[in-house]
Amino acid sequence: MEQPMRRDARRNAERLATAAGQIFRERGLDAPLEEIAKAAGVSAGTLYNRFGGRDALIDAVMPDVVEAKVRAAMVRAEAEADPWDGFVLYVTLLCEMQATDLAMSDAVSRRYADAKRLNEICEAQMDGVRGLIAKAHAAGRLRADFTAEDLPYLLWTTSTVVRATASRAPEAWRRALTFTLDGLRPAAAHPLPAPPLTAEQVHAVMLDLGAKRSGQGR
Amino acid sequence: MEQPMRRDARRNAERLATAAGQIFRERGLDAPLEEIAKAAGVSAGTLYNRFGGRDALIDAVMPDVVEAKVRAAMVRAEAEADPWDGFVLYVTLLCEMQATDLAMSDAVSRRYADAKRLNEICEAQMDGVRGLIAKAHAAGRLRADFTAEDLPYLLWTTSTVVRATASRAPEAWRRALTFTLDGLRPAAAHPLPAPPLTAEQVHAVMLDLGAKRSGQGR
DNA sequence: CCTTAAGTTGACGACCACCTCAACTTACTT
DNA sequence: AAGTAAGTTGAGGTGGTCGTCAACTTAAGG
Repeated sequence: MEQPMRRDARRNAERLATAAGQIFRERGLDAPLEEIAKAAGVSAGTLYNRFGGRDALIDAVMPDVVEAKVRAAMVRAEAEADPWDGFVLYVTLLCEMQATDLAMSDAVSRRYADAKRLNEICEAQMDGVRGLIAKAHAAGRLRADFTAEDLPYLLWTTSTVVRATASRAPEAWRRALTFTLDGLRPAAAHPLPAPPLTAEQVHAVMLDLGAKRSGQGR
Repeated sequence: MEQPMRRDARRNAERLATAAGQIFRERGLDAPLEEIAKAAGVSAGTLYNRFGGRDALIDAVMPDVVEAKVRAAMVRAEAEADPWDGFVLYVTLLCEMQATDLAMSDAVSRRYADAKRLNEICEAQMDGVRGLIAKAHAAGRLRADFTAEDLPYLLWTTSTVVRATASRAPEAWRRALTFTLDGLRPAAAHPLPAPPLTAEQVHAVMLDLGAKRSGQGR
C-alpha cells in the first residue's frame, strides 16, 4: 500500500528539507517559502505539493533537530553535580542555541499551531525542565517562587536581545542573561508583584507569537 | 514669509496628527499609514503631502508626548529618598508606559533614522539616567558593573514580553522585571561574562530595530 | 463672482509573500 | 515503446503596504 514515491519526488523532497533547514537556521521560521524553494532548485509549487504549507514544512524539518539538541542540553544539565549549576547550564545552552540558530530560537519560543510533532517534543521537554527546577528548589539553590512557567520569559527575552544584537555583539545576550540569573538565586529573592502565567497562558501566548506578526490580541 | 496654511490644510494636518497619536498608541509605530489616513478622514495622499513619510509623521507626533512622560518619570524617580528605589521606580515607570502604549514602547526602544527631534529627546534623557545610576552606584545600592548601556536591554526585553502577554496577562511583565531587578542589587552580583555594549553599539542596534523588520545584520 | 494657487483625491504601479492550477514533463510499468 | 499516473512548473490571483501623480476641488484675495 505504501506506494513508493517517485525518485524525482523523493529527491526534491530531500532537497527541500535540506534547504529549509539551512534557511530556517539563517533567517528564522518566518523565512519566505519561495526562498527555500529556490535554494532547493525547485519551484514554489513543488514545495506546496510535497509539504502543504509552512507549519507542515516546519514539522517535517525541525522536530529531529530540536529534540536532539534539547535532549543533549538536558543530559549535560543533569550531569552537573550542583542542581543550580545544572539549571544555569540548561538555560545557557538553550540561549546559546537561540543565539546561533534562529530556527531553534523560533522553535523553542513560539508554537506553530499545525506543527504537531514539534509541539509534542517541546511539551515533553517541559517534564525534564520541571525536574531540573524541582531539584534546584529542593537543594535550596533556586528561589522558591520561580516556576517552570517562568522559563519561557527567559527564552522570549533572549530571543529578542539575540536578534537585535546578533550582528554587532554576538555575546551580548550572556550579559543580560547573567543579570536575570543573578536574580534567581534564593538570596536575591524579593516579593514578586504578579503570579506566574498558567501553563495554558504560556501555551496561548506562544501560539500568538507563532501566528503571523502584527495582530496584538483582540 | 511664513505664509499661513490654508484652513482645510491645517485642519487635516491636525486630524492626521490626532489619528496618528491614537493609532500609533494602539498598534505601535509600524501601523499602516493608510489606516491613519482613514481614521483622520482623509486620503493617504494627503498624509504624504502634509508629512512626508512615517519617520516625519512620528517626529511630528511623538516627541512632545515622549518628552512629557519620560520627564515626569524622571522627576518622580529623583524624588525618591533612596537611589535604588529611584532607579527601580524609573525603570518600572518606563516599562509601564511600554505596557500601556505601544507607541511609547517603540519610541523608547527603537530609533527611527529620520525622526530627529525624537532621537534628540531620547538622547537627552540618557543624561538623567546616567545621573540616576551614578547616585545608586554611589550609595552602594546598585551592582557596580551595571552601566547605563545595560538599560536598553531591560526595555527591549520588556517590550517583547509586554507585546506577547498584553491581551492575556497584562501584568505579567512585572514579574519578569522583578526577577531581573533582583539581579541588579549589589548582593546578587556575580561576574559578568561580557562587557556592556558601547553607546554606539546601542544606537546602532536601535536603528536596526527601527528600520523595517527582517534584515538580520550585514 | 471669478481666478488661481493650494490642497485633496483615489486610482495606480511597485513590491513582497502567499497559495493555486492548468498545462506540461517525467518516471515507472508492462 | 507507449501509456499513464505522478510530479513539476511558473504564471497568475489574492492581499497588504508603500509611495506617486494627474485630475479634480476648494479656500481666499481681488
